[in-house]
Amino acid sequence: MTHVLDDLEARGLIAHSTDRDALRAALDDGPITYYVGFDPTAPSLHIGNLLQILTARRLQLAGHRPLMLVGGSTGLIGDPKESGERSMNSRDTVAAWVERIREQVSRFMSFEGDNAATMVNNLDWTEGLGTIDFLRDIGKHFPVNRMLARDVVSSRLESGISYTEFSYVLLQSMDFLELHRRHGCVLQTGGSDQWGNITAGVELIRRADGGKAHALATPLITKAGGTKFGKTESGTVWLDPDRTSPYAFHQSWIQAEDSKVGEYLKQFTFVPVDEIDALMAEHAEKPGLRLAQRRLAAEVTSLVHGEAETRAAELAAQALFGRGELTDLPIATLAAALREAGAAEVDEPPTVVDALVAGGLVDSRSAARRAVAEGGAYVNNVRVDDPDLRLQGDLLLDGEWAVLRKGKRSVSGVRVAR
RNA sequence: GGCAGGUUACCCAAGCGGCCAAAGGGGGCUGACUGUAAAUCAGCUGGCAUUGCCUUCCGGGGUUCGAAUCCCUGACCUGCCA
Repeated sequence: MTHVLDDLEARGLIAHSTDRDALRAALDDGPITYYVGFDPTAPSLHIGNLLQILTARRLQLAGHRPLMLVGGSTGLIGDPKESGERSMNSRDTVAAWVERIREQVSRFMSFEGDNAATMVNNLDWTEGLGTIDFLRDIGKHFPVNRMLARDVVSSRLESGISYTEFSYVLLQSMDFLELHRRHGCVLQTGGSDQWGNITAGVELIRRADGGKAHALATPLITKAGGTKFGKTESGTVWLDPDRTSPYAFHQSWIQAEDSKVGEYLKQFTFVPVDEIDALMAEHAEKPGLRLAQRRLAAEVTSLVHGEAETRAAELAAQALFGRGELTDLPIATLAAALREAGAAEVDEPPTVVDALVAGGLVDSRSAARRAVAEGGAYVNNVRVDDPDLRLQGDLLLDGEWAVLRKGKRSVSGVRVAR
């Protein structure tokens, strides 16, 4: 069987790590305890976080013991980011988000057996912590000159950074130290943007306890253009189906670029690397079939939303993007597809402009008019040039449905209630 | 603490009394070409409205027929001097 480190390597999941040989030896020495953390900065995790969860799951499948941390306290502070100071959220808000994120994370891990996952919350060891103890026990190990040299911090020195965010690294490092002491945790994984925080924890464990710990970081996932992956036209791709519908989630993977789809398959699915290589070879011969994108979307959507939702998203895509005539589709199939795609219900026959807004394809009526003027608006797959065309009569399939499309990949619909 | 400069739309960045909803670039969207891919070329990119109106140029106050542009004031940033 492939060593888990080699598998991670083959999947392009290792951007940085501390001493690779020492880490390999530790992993071989017996099951280790490792952790990955998530800060509740939103009510849901997104696909960037998913990569971290899946990486943790890979290690668990290899027999190691995961600690899944949700940052009840670090979420109250905020990790410094390049763009500027974060807005702080109330304690109630963060507490509510912690619960939602715990639930999301839990779904991907196993809580059975010898290496069952454990959910932890750093609020447990920070809540009762006094400032003086914190400064003496933790702060003493952090040279400010080194803290200032970190990229995120130095980039913020000109634009400004609060003491609160500046101190964040101490909290995350303390988490690692606490988990090391409480659970014998010797490895922290995370995104490459967390590298500094993770290695600071490794360093703290060494200084405070003389302990040996490791760090592993996944690369930043990008799109072909080099921009950050995980954003679509409508924003972040969330795991919460109420924020990103399973259909939209599925679509975000379907639309992966050829030059990236192989990487995504390796990083975001459990499909064996050999099988992915074979699939990519096939894809290279017949790219028009988009086999790789379809497989990717099916795999990831199943992981996050389950088989049933995946099937529904596939059927919807097939109906809406199929080459056949819409009128040939059974109305029930079409209705299901449109509901899946986010169709809206309206009382009166709307104009094209109003329908585009209602269906969520544009943000404003101006944008809707623009779309029509640009020749990018379609009703039932027929381009429309009159923004005020009223959707009624023959334009309504089965007397109540209209398929709306903006451009080539954004589809929605409206149902006119009778 | 003193002096000088800065804060413009999603981001960078012009503008320095009317011709400014505001140049240019990036990003995004749309079209052509395609495969719900990439590359390329073109158009669009504050809101409402069938050629007009409304809200914007860090916050507040003022001058003026008229201000992103001038004055006062507050906040923040930058550079130089102490």
